[in-house]
Amino acid sequence: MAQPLDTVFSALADPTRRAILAMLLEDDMAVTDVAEPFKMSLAAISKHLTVLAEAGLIARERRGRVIWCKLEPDAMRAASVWMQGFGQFEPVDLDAFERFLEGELAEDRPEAG
Amino acid sequence: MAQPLDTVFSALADPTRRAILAMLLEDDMAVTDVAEPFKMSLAAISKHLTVLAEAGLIARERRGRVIWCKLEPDAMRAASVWMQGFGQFEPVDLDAFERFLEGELAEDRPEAG
DNA sequence: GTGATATTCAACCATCCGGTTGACGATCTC
DNA sequence: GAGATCGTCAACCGGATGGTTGAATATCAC
Repeated sequence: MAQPLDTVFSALADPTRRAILAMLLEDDMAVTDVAEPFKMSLAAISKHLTVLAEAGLIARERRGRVIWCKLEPDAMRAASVWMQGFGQFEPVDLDAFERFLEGELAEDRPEAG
Repeated sequence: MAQPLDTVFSALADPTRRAILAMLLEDDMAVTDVAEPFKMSLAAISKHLTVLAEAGLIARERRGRVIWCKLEPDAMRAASVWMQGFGQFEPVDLDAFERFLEGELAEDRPEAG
């Protein structure tokens, strides 16, 4: 598992991690706040964040005792390009994307559903 | 692992499977022919094809004793839309994509490199 | 310095994943 | 029907993955 596409796609394959990315789309967050909506332990979320960081999908920056996580959407570009090579997909419908995100969040964060 | 994005992204996370998809981009192929360029056993390739089929990324059709595999690029659309929601990526550069594919194939199919 | 907060580390566990091999079922050829 | 070919199935193996808990580290507040 060395090639960049491997790590990016495999990071995206987990619904918890996709939910985290969706949360970070709205704003940078501290690790504790990222973990709050999920049922699993903080340590588990910390591991997920490590996976996302190693894929380049997020950056973590320590400020005081808080570690801030922010999205690095550029890491998705190569993967996106790869996929688009397989079909000329229509331009993105952002409304559909938002509905989609809500669905993902609802499935993955029981408090919201 | 039930949500469609899970299966699609995790199918795409393996370089062998991405190489297979790239091969199928050129033409439909029999399982044996798909397996030919790889170093691993036919059974392993058969498993990879099952993963791709369960993700909806390919379809398999038996004709005589040969099973033909063909790309189903529509299965990538939801994943592509999801990713594009994270950044307004530039329109796809197909030349770059082809170079990319060649790189992937070279890395994954030693005979070609 | 003490104590609370934020995050990771380490060890552990169950399950999944990607590969192997050998046997099997199906189909074609003769 | 006999034998070869196509592909999958089943059992197995080692290593990765996703979760847990408890201890450790680092920082803040007092």
